[in-house]
Amino acid sequence: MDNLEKSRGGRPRAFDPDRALDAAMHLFWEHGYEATSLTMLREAMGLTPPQIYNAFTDKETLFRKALERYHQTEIGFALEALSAPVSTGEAIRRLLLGAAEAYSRPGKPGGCLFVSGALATSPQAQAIADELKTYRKASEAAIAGRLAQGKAKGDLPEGISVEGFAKYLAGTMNGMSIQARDGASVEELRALAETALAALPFGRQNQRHDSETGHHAGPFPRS
Amino acid sequence: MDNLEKSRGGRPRAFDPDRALDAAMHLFWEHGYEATSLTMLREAMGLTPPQIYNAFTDKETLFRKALERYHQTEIGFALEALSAPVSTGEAIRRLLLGAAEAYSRPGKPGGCLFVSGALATSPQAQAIADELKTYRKASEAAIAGRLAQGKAKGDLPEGISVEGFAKYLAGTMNGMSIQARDGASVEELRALAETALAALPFGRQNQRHDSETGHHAGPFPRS
DNA sequence: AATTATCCATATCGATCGATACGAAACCTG
DNA sequence: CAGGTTTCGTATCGATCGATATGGATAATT
Repeated sequence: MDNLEKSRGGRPRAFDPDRALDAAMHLFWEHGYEATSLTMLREAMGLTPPQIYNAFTDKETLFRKALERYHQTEIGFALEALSAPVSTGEAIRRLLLGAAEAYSRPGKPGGCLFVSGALATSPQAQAIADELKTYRKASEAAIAGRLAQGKAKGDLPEGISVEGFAKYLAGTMNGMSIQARDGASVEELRALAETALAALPFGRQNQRHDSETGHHAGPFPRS
Repeated sequence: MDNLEKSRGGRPRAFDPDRALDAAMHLFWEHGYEATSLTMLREAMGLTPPQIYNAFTDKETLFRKALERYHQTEIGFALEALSAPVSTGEAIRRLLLGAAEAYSRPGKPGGCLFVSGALATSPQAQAIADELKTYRKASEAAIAGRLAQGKAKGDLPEGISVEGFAKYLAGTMNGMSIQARDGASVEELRALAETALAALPFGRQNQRHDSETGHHAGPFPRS
């Protein structure tokens, strides 16, 4: 059984499934779904193939559980930013700056698992690619939801496209993920985020918190 | 020999290497380097394995030649935009709008091969991932070069970071590539590009050409 | 026509892929 | 302790991976 609940009799597991899943998640994050082999997983998780398959069914299920774990443990900043009781501009600002930090954490693979986990796949892994696309679309929808909420409250100018800005912001975060994978530092990603925020026709009056970030409030990077 | 020059005697090739390379390029574009198998290449190129290896050495060399071909045949808009005798703002505008079109061409895989060709790879393909990163860095450097040129001509405000804006623009294009892979239409990508342009503290006076694009000149998407 | 060089088609290579069969070992229940 | 259940470790499965050996076929060269 792949049941991870309390045992109903039988030999107990000799390993911690959560630790093993964590190791698998980081490996998938670094190398993507298909390029991560069972041999690599075996070594990183410290398990034998039957242990992996007994606990996680198969590679695809393991990856899906790794996605859930990533969502829960690595990108809490997103929901946090979008649900914070602040202005829309400040919420978006926290979202992008949170991404800058999350995509460049020391000791972690660069970028976002939802982007680099399976961008281009073989036909056999199309379902995985679709799953990640769904995660990305959900992120964009969450941003759109927050913008729509701000628009309803008069936080945004009338006549602007919520979907258009959501796509721009989601695209910016995706771009930050690529730049992070190419080695961009957290400072560079923050500068990128600040520049991106300058495109928004709202929230500029909320750009303070210099004391929090230790950086200038202006949207334009200075030499 | 993998020589593609004139034969020095011997049986002539029964296929067109350029057509075969084109088929391989589109396959790599769609599925990425590692997920594209020899079987898929064989079918798409209409060749037998020995034909492929005789003409292109091995899979890695074939991919590198596909990258060169992609650079030459699919993204000429970039160099064209950056070298056009126009203002810096207009050049950047042409760059982003060109990307919107190139990343969503009907009948072509979505996005940019330099982004989706090998974002996350196995350790064995690290050299390929590095090669693509080099291409992306070169694109960013080309943008930075154009911005520096504009700065020298007084086309840009003083005191801004050329590298910072180059990273923002390269990141925006990378993000557009992801959005294109997720099915964004050319109109949506154009809107994203226009929004991104609004972050720039220069070139806004050059936003005309409505008659060319058939769209509004304003940077903000409207509902 | 003879020689030389290259390419073609068939068949298949060793390595690695994801996944499993098998029987012994370890725990819970009665 | 006996029975039932689950996981353990070892060995290995068939399929697919990228790549090639071999020998006949087709051209330019001499």
